Formats: sequence, C-alpha cells, structure tokens
Amino acid sequence: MTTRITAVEKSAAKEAYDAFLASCPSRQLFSTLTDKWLLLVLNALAGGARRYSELNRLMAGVSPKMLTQTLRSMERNGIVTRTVEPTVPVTVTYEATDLGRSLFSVAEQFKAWAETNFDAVSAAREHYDSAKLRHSARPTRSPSPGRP
Amino acid sequence: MTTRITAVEKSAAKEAYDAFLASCPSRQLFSTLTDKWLLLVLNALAGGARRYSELNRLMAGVSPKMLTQTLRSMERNGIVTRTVEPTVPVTVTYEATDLGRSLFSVAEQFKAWAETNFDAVSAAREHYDSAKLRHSARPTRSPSPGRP
DNA sequence: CTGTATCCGGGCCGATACTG
DNA sequence: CAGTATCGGCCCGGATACAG
Repeated sequence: MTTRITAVEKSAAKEAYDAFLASCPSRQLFSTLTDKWLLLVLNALAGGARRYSELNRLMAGVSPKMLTQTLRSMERNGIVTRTVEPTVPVTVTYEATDLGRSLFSVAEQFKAWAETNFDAVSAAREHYDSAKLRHSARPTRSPSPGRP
Repeated sequence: MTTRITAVEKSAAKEAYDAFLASCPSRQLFSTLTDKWLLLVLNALAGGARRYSELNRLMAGVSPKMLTQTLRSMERNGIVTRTVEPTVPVTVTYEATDLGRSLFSVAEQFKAWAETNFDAVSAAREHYDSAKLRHSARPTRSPSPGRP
C-alpha cells in the first residue's frame, strides 16, 4: 500500500508546465520571451545598467514605441527594474533583476550564434535556393535568374 | 597600391557581424531565430528525428501552414534536413543538422526557463498590475473623505 | 500522410507629432 | 531626456479546402 499515484496526479504535481502545449500558460511566456527586442535589450543590459537613450543608441533602428513597449513588458514580468532619478531633465535607468540576469546566458548565446554562424547559414541558403531553381526551372540548364 | 585598410574594411574583417545593428545581416538572422515555432521544433528534434505528423502532435496547436513554413525556413537555413521515403503514403522525416544541433542547448534552456520561472513571472505581473491600479485609481485612498 | 493554396482578421511595428 | 498618442500598412497566423 505504498504510494498510489495516478499518472494524472503525478504530471500535475511534478511536470506542471509544458511549453509544448498550446493550452499551457508557460507557452504564452515562451512566446513572450522569443521576442527579438527583448533578447536584444537583455544583451545590452548584460553589460550593466543602461539609460533609455543608451539603449536607443545601442539597438540601432528601434523605434521609441517598440523600445518602451518592450521595456514595460520586461518590467511587468520582473525581468528589469526601472529607476527614475529626479534630475532635470529626468534620468531613467534600466537594470536587470535577478530573474533577468538568469536569462543573460541564453540571450548572449543567441546573439553569438547568429553572428558566428551567419556565414554557414548564408551558404546553406544559396545552396538551397540554387537547388530549388534547378528543380523548378526545368527547360535548358541556363542559370537565368528568375525574380518574382 | 599598398594595403590601405579603412575602418570599414577592418571592421568587416574582424568584428564582422553585430546583431545590434539594424543594418547588419546577422540581425535579420537573429530575428528569424527568435521565432517560437522554430524554437519549439528544435526542442522536439532534440529528442531525435521526427516525422511531420509527430511534430504536429508534439507541438499542440500549430497549424499545418505554420509548421510547414517553419520547417521550410529551417531547411533553407541548413538547420534541419528533410528526407522523403517513397513509401505509400509518403513518409517525411525531419532531422537536425550539425548546425541545428549546435542550437539545441540554447533552445532547451529557453523552454526550461519558461517552464521553471513561470510562477516567478506570474507573481511579478500581479505585483506590477496591482501597483499600477493603486497608482491610476487615485480617487480617494481608503473608505474615507471624498472631499468635494 | 504530407503538404499547398487561399481567405482574411488582428496585431505588430515603424513613422510622426506632441508632452512633461 | 524619456516617453505617450495616433495612424496606417503589412505580415503573422488560424481556418479551411484541396491535391499528390
């Protein structure tokens, strides 16, 4: 008469969340995390606290709307803190929380991977595209660049 | 005609890519990598090669359109291979390439983080939301003087 | 089984103008 | 400096229906 735990009870007690399941709340969080702006901000904050304008400069091409929106979301999720110093004009500083810092590693790996493997991916793309061209453009084998 | 290396040439030779820059091609790759479906597929393939229908089952809630679209993109980028066995009906198997396998680690960390830290994020959200409520609903704080 | 094609609504996101 | 507000286009992405 030892423990009699059903499969259902077990999964509810131990596995809890599974991002594979669309119905699982962690899936939504998973979606939120897979945001390029969020990951970029995390990479920027890995170097220490930053001011709004610094982030704006670092992440070239981000609009104020997206930057603010991203930062607000991160603040709400407990990933960054927002500190306002009552100077004139005001100075706002963003810094990662402990929770946010626990994401630094993966965020940096992401960015590093993209930068170091770009050439390999680029080569794969060309290979794939040229193969597709040969396959679709059946006629004589003249590499005519078909541009839709 | 001695070597005259400009700053541009130098950065192109050494630092090469910087995903922070909107103009950098690695930034685009960074964006495509931060896709929830891609990361989910990677998590699924970390357990070995999978068939189309298996992926469809594992990733509950994905539409055939998104699944195919994601797999095509990954194939083009050299992250997965697509193998067709001429059985009846056809059997299609997807498997990660070496390049794709080098992403397993980060993909799994991502999923794991979302699942293990959901509770913490959830708590942070409630704290943030309640704080905002107190701040915005400033009428009279407490059942007292609603001075006209 | 493994997709492809099409429709179409929602929201993402950039651009711009304005405020404290 | 650090945002907020608003508009509008574009693309994401689900729901079919259908083909090889």
